[in-house]
Amino acid sequence: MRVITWNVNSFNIRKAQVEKVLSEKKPDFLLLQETKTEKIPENLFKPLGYQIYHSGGKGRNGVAIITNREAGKIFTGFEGLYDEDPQAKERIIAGKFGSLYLFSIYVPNGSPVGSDYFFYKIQFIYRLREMLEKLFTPKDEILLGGDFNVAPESEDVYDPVLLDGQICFHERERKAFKNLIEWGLFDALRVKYPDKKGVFTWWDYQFSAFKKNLGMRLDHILITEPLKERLKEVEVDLKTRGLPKPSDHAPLIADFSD
DNA sequence: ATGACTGGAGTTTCCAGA
Repeated sequence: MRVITWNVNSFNIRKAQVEKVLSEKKPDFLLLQETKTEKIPENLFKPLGYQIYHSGGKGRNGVAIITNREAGKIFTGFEGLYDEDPQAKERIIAGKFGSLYLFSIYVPNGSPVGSDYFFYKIQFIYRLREMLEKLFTPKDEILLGGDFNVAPESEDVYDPVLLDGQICFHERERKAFKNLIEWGLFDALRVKYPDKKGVFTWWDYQFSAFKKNLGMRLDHILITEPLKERLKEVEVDLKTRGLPKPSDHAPLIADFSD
């Protein structure tokens, strides 16, 4: 089983690249964030054997699960919690696939640090844990993939001194992320590569940041113990980030034994 | 020239992204 998560920064602009990733990488699940559109035809990639489950808004946010498998229940937002949050449904989509529950998640950016929006981001991450506590136990097969907009540790940014306290590497965000993980999740990249430095999934469009590898690791695949046992390989798809007109995020790929 | 960010909305300029 192959799972890919990718913040595409506009589905419409990246449509051909999404198709390329599907046909070349052949994932069982492609989790998208920032589709930035209200509607994606669910049969768009039917010729490739894929179905699209999408929940999006006008011009921003938007999450999707593209899969070659049969979906059971699909839900959006925090599933019964915090239904008053207007953005949650454009930031969380989940599906049941046999015994596996799989999420595509787009955590708010939260900039500027200290603003209402920053605290909304922190709250959003704590609410993710609340949702997991309500619905599951860590013994269940759960995968959360997405753009969490948090670099968890010093190794996950190009300059931890320069970036300390800045958005996506602020202590409050990292604490909230750690709290989420401690429910019973494992950071797939770190399961395979505990100490590897310079592994990033996002690079600024400016300052030739990708060429200089001045990036951050903001996209994650978080899994419970049963999936950790089956994890075979994790890789950042740098080639796709290097294409003309790329997203500012690279796809993150995880392979599991069946 | 020693070097320019991208996408959406909507109307020529602003906002959000990270």
